[in-house]
Amino acid sequence: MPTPRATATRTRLLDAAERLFAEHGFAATSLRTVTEAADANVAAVNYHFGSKEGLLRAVVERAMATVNRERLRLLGELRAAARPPSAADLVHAFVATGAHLGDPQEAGGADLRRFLGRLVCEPDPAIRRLFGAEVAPVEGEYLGALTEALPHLTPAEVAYRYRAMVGLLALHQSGTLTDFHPGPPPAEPPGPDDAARLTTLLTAAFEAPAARG
Amino acid sequence: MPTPRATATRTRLLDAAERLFAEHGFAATSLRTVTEAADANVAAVNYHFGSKEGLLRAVVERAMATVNRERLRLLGELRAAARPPSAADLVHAFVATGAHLGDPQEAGGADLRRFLGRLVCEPDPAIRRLFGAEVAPVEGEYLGALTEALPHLTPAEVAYRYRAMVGLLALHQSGTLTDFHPGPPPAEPPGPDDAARLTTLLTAAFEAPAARG
DNA sequence: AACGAATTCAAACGATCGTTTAAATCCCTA
DNA sequence: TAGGGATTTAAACGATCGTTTGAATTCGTT
Repeated sequence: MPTPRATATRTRLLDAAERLFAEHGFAATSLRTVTEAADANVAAVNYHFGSKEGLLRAVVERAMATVNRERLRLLGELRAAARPPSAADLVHAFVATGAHLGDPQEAGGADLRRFLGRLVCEPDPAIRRLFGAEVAPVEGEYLGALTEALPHLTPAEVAYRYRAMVGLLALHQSGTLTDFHPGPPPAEPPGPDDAARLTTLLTAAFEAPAARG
Repeated sequence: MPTPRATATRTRLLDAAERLFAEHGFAATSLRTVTEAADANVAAVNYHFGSKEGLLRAVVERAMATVNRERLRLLGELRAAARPPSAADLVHAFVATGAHLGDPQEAGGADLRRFLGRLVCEPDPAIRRLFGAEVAPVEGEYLGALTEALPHLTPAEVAYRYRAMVGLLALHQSGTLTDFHPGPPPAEPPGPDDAARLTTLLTAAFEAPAARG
């Protein structure tokens, strides 16, 4: 049975790992950096999560649980409406969830977004497998809804554009789309809400006619 | 003066590094793995390139020189035509260069594409700085041409969508868009040329009206 | 108060990392 | 053919990595 103090340590480790993985990536973050930031012992990671990869798995599961719940909730709302959801509706629901994750309420909202954004681009097959398993359920739901909303596209075309949406949102979340040139941050703030820009762009991409084979 | 034998070693190191960086990423690839694959000594890297980062820099410069030359050449062709290039023309020139890099002629074409694709997603600020410096010149040219071709968009909007194009092409090159779920490769081959899918998608994205502020 | 499981801790393990050193080898030139 | 810079080599350096160990400590229960 986990003691209250133990779950507190677990949470501190998860928070610190989420932030540091988001900042430096998984491979480049050492366990000692994590445990130092979490004010815990190095061995605590292996005690609570078994290994470094176990820690990553726990961080991923916690993060994805949040976004999966919200995405399915929004999809349920859309489906409850009179007319079936349009591609624009679906894109907005999907993107807004990712772009506004824990917006101002939680302090670590930005960390969570950056972490998930980085996750999509991770090269390591083990990490990709981990991530793929977590997104599978909501992916199926949205793919189905999008295919119905876009009858002029083959399922393969819809799937390709869906993956493009996931990838682009990830780049948006990880800051790759805005902080393209490292160095001093851009003078002008995000402007007319980058999330809206992204939604517009992706909606147009989905509604485009199929590519000529 | 570099001896012929020395430049051969340099080339073998660059080839091996390009392939291994593409496969495992920069941080996760050890110098010993590279030198082993290149049939060279560990110290050869520091002798020829100064450091591991120096090796990366050399790989990036060699790779980007190829794509920059081709992209500027295609842009010159488009500008030599009677009418100014459309957004579709520009997107096609930009994407096709990245998607068909060293297509069948060179054996390492796939490595080069994957390497450049991974590069865009690299988190390390030092790597991003390195990459940013290499793409700057061609970026300016294409941004200017795209802004002229899309008078209904503000330069900031064009820039945002340009970065989306770069990012999406990178995901395409690194296989993130096609090998989304790790494991057995997809049964159906690339279909109607994924590069064409990407070009269609991006052209529609560029031509979309501006997002409502 | 005392037992015992849960949790934390300091310390060390073996492995691997990027880098450096100094000697050995290659190859062109005089 | 002898000399000398260019290149390669084997070996070691210090640092850091993820993980393990076994003892200390905490804390609810009897």
